[in-house]
Amino acid sequence: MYISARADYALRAMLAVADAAGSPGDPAAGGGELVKAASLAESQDIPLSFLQGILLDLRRAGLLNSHRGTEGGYALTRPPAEISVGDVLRAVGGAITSVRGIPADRTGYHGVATGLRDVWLAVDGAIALVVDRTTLADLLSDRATAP
Amino acid sequence: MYISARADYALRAMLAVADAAGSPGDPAAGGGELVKAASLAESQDIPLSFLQGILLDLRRAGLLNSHRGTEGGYALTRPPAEISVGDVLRAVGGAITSVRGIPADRTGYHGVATGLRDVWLAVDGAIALVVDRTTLADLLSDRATAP
DNA sequence: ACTCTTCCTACCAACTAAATAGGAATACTG
DNA sequence: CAGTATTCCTATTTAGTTGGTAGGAAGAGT
Repeated sequence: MYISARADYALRAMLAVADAAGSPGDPAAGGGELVKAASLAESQDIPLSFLQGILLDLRRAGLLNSHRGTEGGYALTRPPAEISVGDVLRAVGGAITSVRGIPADRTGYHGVATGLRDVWLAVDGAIALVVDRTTLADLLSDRATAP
Repeated sequence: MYISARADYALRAMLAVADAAGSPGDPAAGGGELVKAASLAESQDIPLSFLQGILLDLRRAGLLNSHRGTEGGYALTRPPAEISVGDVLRAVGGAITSVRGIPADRTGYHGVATGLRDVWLAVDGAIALVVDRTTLADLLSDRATAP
């Protein structure tokens, strides 16, 4: 599995939003506490203008709300416990398992290689099990217990 | 998980070698029945000169024996049941899970993103479970039962 | 009006993957 | 001992992706 810089940054940004919004105000999160892109970029060492494109993807995927203007910023659309790592990966990346750029379920093999497709589908399923089961809340609490 | 053309071709070539060597002569395989690169390239539609580089990798990884000359060719060093998909992937690819080119176990996160490393390690383990459990023999017999 | 911030588009540079070409080394054949 | 078929290896070209930058247009508050 290859995690691109885009996917890596997206996850770190989402975690930073969840953390910033959750710790001071209400722990249920939901839509308060707007976090500015600039502060996310600084706290996780992400180039600001690159990050803005990523935040846009996350918003279009329905994971973030945004607000412009002087007191603008970003907030999660759902509580961290209801956003999985897989949700974020799919928002920025597309398919999780791909063979030469083709999604695993669209591959076409012939002859002795016919069985390969099932291997990729099994891999895809195994990855999905991990990333869909792990939520942002899980990752934040891991940090609390083992700093 | 991204499967490169190199990895895809390597697997198809290995399957073709296993099949060509196993079907006519002894089903135990092992080292007889040399298969020429040209016939592998044709049966699986792989550019010949590109394939030759891949076969070289597989030989260096100890998965293939090669023989030069008029009656030369390639053969598996072990029976198909003892070669896993993971063996082949690692022979051509290096690490299975990587974050921006860095192997999963060498990633360094800080702050709220600390927990991400464990996610990638879990993914890596899940993938390994699938690809190390599936052997070339499994893939060939799948084909026999579902053509 | 003025300022701040998100939004959006276009672009550049570096890298990697994919494929090609051409030449050595090696082994069998007559 | 030539001659030929084949593996072996390296260098180069080509195309696509990725990571990153720049510059503004649109909206929101003061």
